[in-house]
Amino acid sequence: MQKEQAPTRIQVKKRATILEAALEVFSAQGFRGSTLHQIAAEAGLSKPNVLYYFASKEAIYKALLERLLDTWQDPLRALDPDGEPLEEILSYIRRKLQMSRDFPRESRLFANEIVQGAPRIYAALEGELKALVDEKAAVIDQWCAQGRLARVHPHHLFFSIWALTQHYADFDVQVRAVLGTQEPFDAAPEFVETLFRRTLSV
Amino acid sequence: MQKEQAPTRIQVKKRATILEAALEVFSAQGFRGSTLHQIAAEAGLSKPNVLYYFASKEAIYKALLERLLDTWQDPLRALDPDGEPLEEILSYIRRKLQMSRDFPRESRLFANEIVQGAPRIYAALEGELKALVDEKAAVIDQWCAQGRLARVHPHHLFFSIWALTQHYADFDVQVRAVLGTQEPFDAAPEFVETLFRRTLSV
DNA sequence: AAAGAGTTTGACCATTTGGTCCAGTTCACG
DNA sequence: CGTGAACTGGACCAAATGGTCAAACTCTTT
Repeated sequence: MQKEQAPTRIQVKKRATILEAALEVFSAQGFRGSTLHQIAAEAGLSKPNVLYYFASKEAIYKALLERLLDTWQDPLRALDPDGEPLEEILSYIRRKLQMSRDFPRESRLFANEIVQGAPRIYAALEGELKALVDEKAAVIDQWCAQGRLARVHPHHLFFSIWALTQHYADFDVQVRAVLGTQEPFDAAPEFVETLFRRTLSV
Repeated sequence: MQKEQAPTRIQVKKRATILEAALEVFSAQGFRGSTLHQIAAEAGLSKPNVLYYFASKEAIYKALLERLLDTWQDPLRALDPDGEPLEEILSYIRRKLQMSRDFPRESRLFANEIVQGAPRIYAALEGELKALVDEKAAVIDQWCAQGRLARVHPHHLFFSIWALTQHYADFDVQVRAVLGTQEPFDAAPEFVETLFRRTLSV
């Protein structure tokens, strides 16, 4: 594969196929638990062919993580300091919950990585993510100070939002096992919204 | 190793040593990501010696899971139908949060297992756990009906408690990365308690 | 102190793993 | 259509993995 040239049609398509297969496999078993063989099989390619498009198992994983990290932070970036406080936060929560429903594999990929100590993503957490959260936490703090929101620790508020919304993706099996036949996302949105409304209303 | 005889002193001690080492390793890397070599090294034993006390890697993992599942459900079992509703739930939450602080490895062991689809523990979730949760959910429902608690979906209430409290153990690296120098457990108890107090107070 | 049970480990094994090589095939383009 | 670049996959490799075995060592009991 060349270095600086524009990628060919095939390269674009095959790399996407591989990343999709890798998401499927890595999100279900974590980095160490996944094998190139599984990824190749899932992608419908031979193992050497996969390694023709990516330098190594690690390179696939990192490419995935990188590509998704940004997307994952989008909802928080959209939190508008000039909007109506409670509505802004609730709409952030709604977006996060939707992502848990629509992209559970992505959520689980991160969950696996972080539960296992975030060995390959720690820098981004401490850098990018912390910066973004600090910025938005300041906004929340101001809203609280202005009496437009009940007083809360803004960082822990974010933790609670992440915990609650991602729980439905990351612990999906458990949620379903406990609920029985009930669909998790039938009641989840209303419950989560009510919880945070009560917590944040002045 | 004999089958029905009482275990010897050495057996008791070594099996405990191995389970402790296995908890350290499995909780950090999940089942597939962990190796017998790592567990043996952590336990300070040779690999064949580890396999003298447990039939296989899988047997160690299952023994661990089994031993811990019970402990993990204890706080919920302690929820008293005859107690004061809000106080009962808050004290359940406090206990869960303490477990996240004092036994993060145990929490991560379950997190790993469940994120990866709970292949070796699903029966217990659907059986034991569901039964216990259903029982306690009925209690909550009654409390709500009696107007002694704000109306909430009891199952989702439990999910939110698990999500929030276990987040501090399972996502510890991320929480610390985002908080910077702040200790997570300095503010967490008050935040969590406030959140649920506001959610559940009539 | 002798004997049998219980314990320990070095050497070994088959399989799986991430990764390489190279000969062959397909594709884009002048 | 021809040619060089891009692509593909069977055979291969060294290391790691879960697990076995038998010989040796230690402990308890009589």
